[in-house]
Amino acid sequence: MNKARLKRPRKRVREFSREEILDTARNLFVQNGYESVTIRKIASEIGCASGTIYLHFADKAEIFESLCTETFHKLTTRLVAIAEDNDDPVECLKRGCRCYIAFALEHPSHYIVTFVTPKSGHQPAILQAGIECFGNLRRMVVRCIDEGYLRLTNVDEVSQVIWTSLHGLVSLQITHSEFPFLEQTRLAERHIDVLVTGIRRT
Amino acid sequence: MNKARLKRPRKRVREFSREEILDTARNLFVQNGYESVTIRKIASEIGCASGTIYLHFADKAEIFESLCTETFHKLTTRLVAIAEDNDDPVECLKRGCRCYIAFALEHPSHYIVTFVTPKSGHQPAILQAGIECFGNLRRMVVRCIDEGYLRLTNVDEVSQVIWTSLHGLVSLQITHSEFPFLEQTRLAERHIDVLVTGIRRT
Amino acid sequence: MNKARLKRPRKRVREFSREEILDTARNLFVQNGYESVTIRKIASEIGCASGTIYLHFADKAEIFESLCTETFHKLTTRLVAIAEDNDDPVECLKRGCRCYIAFALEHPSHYIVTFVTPKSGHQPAILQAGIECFGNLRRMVVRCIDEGYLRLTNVDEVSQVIWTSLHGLVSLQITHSEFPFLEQTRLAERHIDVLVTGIRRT
Amino acid sequence: MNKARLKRPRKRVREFSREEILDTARNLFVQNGYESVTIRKIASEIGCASGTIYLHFADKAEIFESLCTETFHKLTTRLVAIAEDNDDPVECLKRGCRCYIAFALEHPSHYIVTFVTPKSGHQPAILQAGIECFGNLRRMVVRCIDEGYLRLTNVDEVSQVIWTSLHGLVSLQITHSEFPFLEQTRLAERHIDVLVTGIRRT
DNA sequence: TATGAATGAGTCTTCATTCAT
DNA sequence: CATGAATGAAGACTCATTCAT
Repeated sequence: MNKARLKRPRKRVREFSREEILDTARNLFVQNGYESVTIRKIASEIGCASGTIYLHFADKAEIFESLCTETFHKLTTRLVAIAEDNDDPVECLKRGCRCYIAFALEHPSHYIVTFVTPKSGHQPAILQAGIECFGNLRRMVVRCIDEGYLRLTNVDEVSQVIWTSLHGLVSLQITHSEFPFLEQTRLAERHIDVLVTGIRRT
Repeated sequence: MNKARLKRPRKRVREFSREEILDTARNLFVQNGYESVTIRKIASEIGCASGTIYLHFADKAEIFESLCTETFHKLTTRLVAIAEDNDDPVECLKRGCRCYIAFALEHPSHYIVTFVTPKSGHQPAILQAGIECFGNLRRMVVRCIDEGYLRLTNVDEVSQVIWTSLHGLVSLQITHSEFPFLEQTRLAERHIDVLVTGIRRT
Repeated sequence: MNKARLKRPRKRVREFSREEILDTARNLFVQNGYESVTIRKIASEIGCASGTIYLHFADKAEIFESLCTETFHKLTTRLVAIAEDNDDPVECLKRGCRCYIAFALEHPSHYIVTFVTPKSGHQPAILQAGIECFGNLRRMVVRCIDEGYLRLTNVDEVSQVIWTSLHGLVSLQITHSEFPFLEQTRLAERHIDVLVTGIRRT
Repeated sequence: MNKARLKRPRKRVREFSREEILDTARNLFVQNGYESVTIRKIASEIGCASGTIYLHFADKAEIFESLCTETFHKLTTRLVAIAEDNDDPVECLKRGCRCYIAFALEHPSHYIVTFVTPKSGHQPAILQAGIECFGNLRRMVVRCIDEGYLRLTNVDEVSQVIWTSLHGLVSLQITHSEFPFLEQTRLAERHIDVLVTGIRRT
């Protein structure tokens, strides 16, 4: 009654898609971290009103979660193809590692948002997607163990060592490009070589 | 006239030192992360007024940066001690790795801010501290190679593989604690075991 | 060029009438109160777009005011019917009281807005409707006095006592439903009983 | 880190007391209703920053609740004195009614905020205070019934009829001062007369 | 006439920082 | 040097209203 909104003028800019918001948000999360990114920053970066964001996402967390699941799915797709191949198990695992590294370095923003950006309280859905993705690496390890190629026989030990190790390699290369890293392919191959040598039966 | 206001007496409790503030802030940052710690929480934890903090530090960032530099200095000190020990070089390297891991997991916020958080806004002093710390790991590798313990002979290859690998281990554990990681010590020991086995001469 | 956007086809569902909107809005206002009802809720309840509402009403206030006038018109109609009935005058007055109470409790939001809510912003039409409604109660009192049924003979005294009393009953029940009031019909009947006994000739 | 607040200039106005906020808030609630009053309006009315309000109250609801309990306590104090008097029970009840009316008309803002302003979901504390206050009226009725003065014997029926009736009288006089009410004392006395006559044994 | 995405002021609330005492 | 009330920008989110289609 006493709160009739002023009729203010509108300058409708254009339409904004979910994809556009995700792309912008991803970059901001990578550059500033989850906490420091605000809905307003995303909106002003895109050039829309902050309310517009809420037409596409329920809240800030949902944006982040969309980015994560999207990334996991992409990576999972690639890893599944390798995990299901009937190649030599150890070769398969090596290819899985290369694939993981390549994916991260080809999609640095996706990777950083999903695996590096700290955000307390991940949703179960994301955790699930992550575990599924990790599960493909794990399956490769299972085959190696089952077929007797490894000196280590605990699947989780081996797969967690490999995953965390690969993660360290790519995340530092992405976030600390100022560091004098060796040439990328050479470092990656050596990294995989050390890991595989470290787990393999001699 | 009608609003003669009691001038409340401000009771000075006692003096508060820079160190005291840092001690309290360190714990809070470790437990809650940078964004979640507020000046008021620090102040109330200490038992002083929030204004008091500003008598010792220009702002919140300065407190945090002090902690980072200080903490990395400690890590460097620890690594130096290990690096200069005349123990068996490989054993020395293992101890270096354990030390790195332990340090990171004991100071997760500091670790994350220094190595993971986007560089924007970092004081050069902090970056320098990080590099210096890598340098100590590298020295340990040098000794291993010099004394012929490794199958690999390129210092940078080996030290970058080790550093990135350790980084992956600790950073994932810190930022993705929701993931079902194996018990921490066991995973760390296996990680080091794999790395050392992977680089060592057989 | 690179952003050729699909022009989404807007599918016109059907036509929506002013009446249809009022019907839906009435229920929502009754159930939730003025402030809690949003244009979007009305629209989604009807199944139209929120913009559609504005083709029929200038704003939210206009919808509500339409409902108030409309509803008070109904009350007046009901009271007029009772006032013009040739029943026993005291019985007539009782029926008028019951009608007033029933109306208020069936349209709590409208009642509250018209009689309780601060007048700021009220359309004169609504105030007028309220007064007209009081007038009908007064006419019933007039008949009681004229035909000698009451111990009191001042029309305004009696009608103001009755009106304010009834108002108190219904407004408290509406705004303070958390209070442990007796069962509504019983309390209403007793209320009317006390009033009538209090004014009637013994 | 990247979110250091701008150091902006401050113009400290003065100190603001809890009382001052309550007084301002009470007026605003009376004029605009609970929902339409915002923390910002209160603050700007007082001349302080909106954050200042939060130094004294946890939120808007707490302000409202403070106003209510304050009023109930004042009224309770007065009613207790009368309820404990050993006067003739019916006379006592009449004095209780006069007291209630007088209180409301002497403190219209207090009364309106507490009894009229609609706010969904009253806190138990308020309900309790209200019941205690109502309880004093009720005690007066109990005495009348116990000593055989009334034709009605259900305590709650009688006391709820009286309370709601008195409430109607005062709330309409306060909120609808434009209505041509009879002279206040005369109307009040007649109101009480009708009620007491209506409940009394003949 | 209907659509529904976009707008942007407005809401509550938090919190780094200042400053009179 | 300490206090702590006050500041006010900023955050997430809501919603009445507009307008291109």
